[in-house]
Amino acid sequence: MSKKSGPTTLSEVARAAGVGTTTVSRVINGGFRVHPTTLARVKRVIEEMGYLPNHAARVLKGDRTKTIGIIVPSIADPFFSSCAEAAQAVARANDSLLIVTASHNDPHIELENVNILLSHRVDGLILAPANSRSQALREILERLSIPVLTIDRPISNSSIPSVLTNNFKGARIATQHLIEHGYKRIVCLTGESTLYTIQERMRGYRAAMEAAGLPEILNTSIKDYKSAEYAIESLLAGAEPPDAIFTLKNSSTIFAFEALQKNSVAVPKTVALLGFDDFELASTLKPSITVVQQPVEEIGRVTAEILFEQLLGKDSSGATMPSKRTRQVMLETLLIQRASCGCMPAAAAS
Amino acid sequence: MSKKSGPTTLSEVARAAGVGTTTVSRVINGGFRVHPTTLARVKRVIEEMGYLPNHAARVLKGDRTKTIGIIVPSIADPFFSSCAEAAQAVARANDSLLIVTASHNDPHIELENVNILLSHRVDGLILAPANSRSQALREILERLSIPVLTIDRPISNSSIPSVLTNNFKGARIATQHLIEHGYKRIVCLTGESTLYTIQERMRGYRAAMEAAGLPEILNTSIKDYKSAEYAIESLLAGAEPPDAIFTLKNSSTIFAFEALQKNSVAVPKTVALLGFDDFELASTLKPSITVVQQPVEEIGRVTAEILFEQLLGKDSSGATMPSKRTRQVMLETLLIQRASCGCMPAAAAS
DNA sequence: CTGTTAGCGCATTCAC
DNA sequence: GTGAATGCGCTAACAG
Repeated sequence: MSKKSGPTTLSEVARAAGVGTTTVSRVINGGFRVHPTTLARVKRVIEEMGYLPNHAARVLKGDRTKTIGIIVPSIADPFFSSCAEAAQAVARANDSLLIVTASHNDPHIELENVNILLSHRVDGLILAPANSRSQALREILERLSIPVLTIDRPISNSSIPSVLTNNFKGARIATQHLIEHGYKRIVCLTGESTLYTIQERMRGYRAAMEAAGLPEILNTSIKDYKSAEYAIESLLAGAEPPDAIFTLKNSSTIFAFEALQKNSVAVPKTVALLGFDDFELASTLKPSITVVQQPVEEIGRVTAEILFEQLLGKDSSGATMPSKRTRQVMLETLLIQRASCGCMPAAAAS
Repeated sequence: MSKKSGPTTLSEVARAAGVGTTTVSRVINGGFRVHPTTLARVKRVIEEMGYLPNHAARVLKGDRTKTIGIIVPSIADPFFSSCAEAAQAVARANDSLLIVTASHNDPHIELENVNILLSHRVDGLILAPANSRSQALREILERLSIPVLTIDRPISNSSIPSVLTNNFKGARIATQHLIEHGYKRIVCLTGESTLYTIQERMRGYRAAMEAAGLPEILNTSIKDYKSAEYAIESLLAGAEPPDAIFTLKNSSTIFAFEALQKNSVAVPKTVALLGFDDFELASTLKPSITVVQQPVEEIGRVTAEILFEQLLGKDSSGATMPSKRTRQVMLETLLIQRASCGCMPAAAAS
């Protein structure tokens, strides 16, 4: 038991090693300008006492905190946790700690998290805004003196850079693919149509349908399995039942798949299915599900990389390097053709 | 642009509001013992200047950091990210921030993360040790003066409390279930047999098989789809092919399912399948997969709750409350009976 | 109710 | 090569 209480401090180490605090400081910062003998001794004492520098004290000295923050809707969401993992890898490579918090898409919690992270004096901030159109959030973020990047969703009317999936194009290509298969009545099941990403995907669907002169059939009611089942049964019982379904998010895809399965609808024979966003067992299901795949890890990685570029660019001068910094990065999707759309007819038993 | 540089400080607020620093400090800490008029004015100034307390300075004063750390193998792993999410909710409720880091099951990275979190002076630490038997880690953790809890895996020979799934019992019950179905040649596909959890599950399988006088058939070679396919094809081609497969982890379950599917093996008719650990589409697959379900969120929640109990118990006295603190929490599993084991024969087409 | 002051642990001048 | 002194932003005594 040490006399005081908590963790060992630098000056305790200094005293124990019979040197000044400066020397210890030098040792833990690389050991330059320290006599080899002294260095070894101090290192040994540090080891023995289990000394670890107090991060707070370093931060207080005014330098960078070597900490960045990311706010995502949920830690448990595979999309965002993969983004976060990729971002964390970049942070590690830049000798920084990534702090992940969850907003649950609630602007109130989101703001709370922003403030917590700012209190921790993060060097930079990444977030997936709960509401792309919130001008309140926009103002707050634009006032910040640290680099801020948006991920997955932009902030309207702002100069805040963002890294996005090209949702519009991905959805358009997917819809076109369905059209090329010859489907005429292609229903779009959105689910949660307030999100930016979903709206972009809707635009993509509309653009493709309009270009092909086909009727746009949208259903925004999908919220859970029950609503999906109801929607699909209604559509199938209608006068002009759909011959293909395009779902705009993972959960909708799965709900639709289950509803189709429950009603013994042959996929893709009677109704084809194509979903936006890939998921782990999409290729294992029978039939395997054709999807629009997002470059998940890349999103997280690229975002973090840009953030650190900005951090390094700023250097000592407070100038934010008014250079040709990218304001928007659009990452392309990939259409993964599996059986549910009608490709691979051999495997498409159901 | 303010004169200096970075964020507003408390004393700047004090000056702007024409009060002392103490008053501002009181205001941001609840506003007690402050005249209502003053309170309102200071609050307004804080708002106007966008002041946020510097967390580092507070930490330096020596109080709690209101920060806890958790080290998991991967942020992107559904099991651990759900744990983390649950733990974060508890942390939030206790006005604390949870910092999540990933060890990738590498003891080296794990130790690095421990040190980073200790540098940040977390109030408590939760971790899923990469190696349960590491005595080096045990010594380090036992030396710590903050509460430490282990999650999912214990630390051997230590008094460090842990919150675990009852892997042994879960596996035993699952195996018994298979036995009750009448299967005689039940193969156990482990995958990655060095982990504590897997070994416990193996023990459970063995215990049940031994009690039933059935032959224990273990295969620890499953690492990816290829190895699973090879293993299963070999087993099926053997003299005494299995009539049931018990997989000890998620990926093994899925690989086995795919291999079975690929070989057109009727499940459960020809070979039954039961997996340890539930996964999102287990009930959607055909046949739906019977699994041993772990109380994922509960694990994260309970762990964090115990941690905060200890934090609150310690209070001012440095005594770690030598009371009847639980040393080990064992959470029970649930056998989710679906079609792949032979239950629900009607639905078990394949 | 309010202001003054000291000091938390560290990096950093500036001397030696 | 090394050490003594200063101050980062904040809270917690102590006065008033």
